[in-house]
Amino acid sequence: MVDGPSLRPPTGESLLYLTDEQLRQGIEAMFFAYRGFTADPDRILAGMDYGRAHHRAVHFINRAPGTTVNNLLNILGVTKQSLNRVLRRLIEDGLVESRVGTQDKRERHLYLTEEGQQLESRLSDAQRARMRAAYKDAGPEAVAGFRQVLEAMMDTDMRRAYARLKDAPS
Amino acid sequence: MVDGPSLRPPTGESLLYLTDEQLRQGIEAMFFAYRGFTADPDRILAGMDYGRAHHRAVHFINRAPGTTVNNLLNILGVTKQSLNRVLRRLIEDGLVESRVGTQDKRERHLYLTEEGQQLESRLSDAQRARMRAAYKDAGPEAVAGFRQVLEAMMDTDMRRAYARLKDAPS
DNA sequence: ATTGGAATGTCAACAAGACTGACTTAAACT
DNA sequence: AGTTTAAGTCAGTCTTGTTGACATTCCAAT
Repeated sequence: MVDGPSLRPPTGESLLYLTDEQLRQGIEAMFFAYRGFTADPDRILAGMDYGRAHHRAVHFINRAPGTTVNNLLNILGVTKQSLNRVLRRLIEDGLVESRVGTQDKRERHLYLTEEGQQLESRLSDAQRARMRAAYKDAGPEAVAGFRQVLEAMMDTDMRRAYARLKDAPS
Repeated sequence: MVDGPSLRPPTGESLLYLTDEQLRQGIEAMFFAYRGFTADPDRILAGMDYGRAHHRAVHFINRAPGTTVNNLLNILGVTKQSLNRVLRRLIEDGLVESRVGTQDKRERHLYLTEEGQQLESRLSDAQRARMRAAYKDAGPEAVAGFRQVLEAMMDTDMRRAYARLKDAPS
């Protein structure tokens, strides 16, 4: 038998939350929670022929109207070929409008159409409802901690992207 | 112009955390954090020819040795056909052993081989390292809140599955 | 004791959505 | 004029999800 964590109890104040067992529970919590997190939008999207990729595109275009394709690419962390397939479909279906840049004509600026905004609303209403319920359940202090840990878990680039969006004009 | 949230400030104590804007930030935090959460294992898996699905299977088989295929199915929330492909591969490669049930011969009980345990260790070491860093950064109270919100975000079935695993013998 | 249904797992085929690599077009920069 | 950058396209691959069809095993009602 090898020394287990139980044989060397946390030194000083409570470091219990850093044991492998606690970390594993956090990992599993993250896994199960993410399933819940995406469940409601997924259900809505399943009906129409869209997937999670379309949701993500629509979300961030709504969040940053006029964003360029390249910008979106960086936020979503996928290849342009992959995004292009999704975007092409959304443009064909009239949910997204792509306008040639005025200053730099190579760029395409992306906007949601009226119909695109409607879909975005349906999706984010559903997602926010679950989030609101969870927040209400857990209370403001838990929410603050939740946000803190999530932010610490991000890659540096993503933390920057997240901060930029957070401070952006609504 | 329609009344926005800014025109009706939170009543009573701070309900700031329930505004649509705050909820949206939580949603985006979840999105970016999940990317970080899976990044390290994904990098390891990319080299060998495995994907996230293999990771999940290996994780939960390690967590509950002797589990049946059906059991695993419920935890992972995919179809048995989808899981089967992943499992077949892991068995062929000698990472997982599938034993016919002694009581009910329809069931297959799943175990990690020595080699399977090694992969599991590599993956969860990487994932735990990031989790540990985030936990350390945020501190014990934040971690408690983090866990609370995640749990509240799960579907009921998943919350049950999660609780069962949490209280299971190590 | 047999049979018919339910549970468990497997095989095959297909689709979404990610990837790489090679290439085009247009505009901007130097 | 030549190079770089932004966007888009075409082709092909891989993972991972899906359905449908099927085999095996168990169990319970006849």
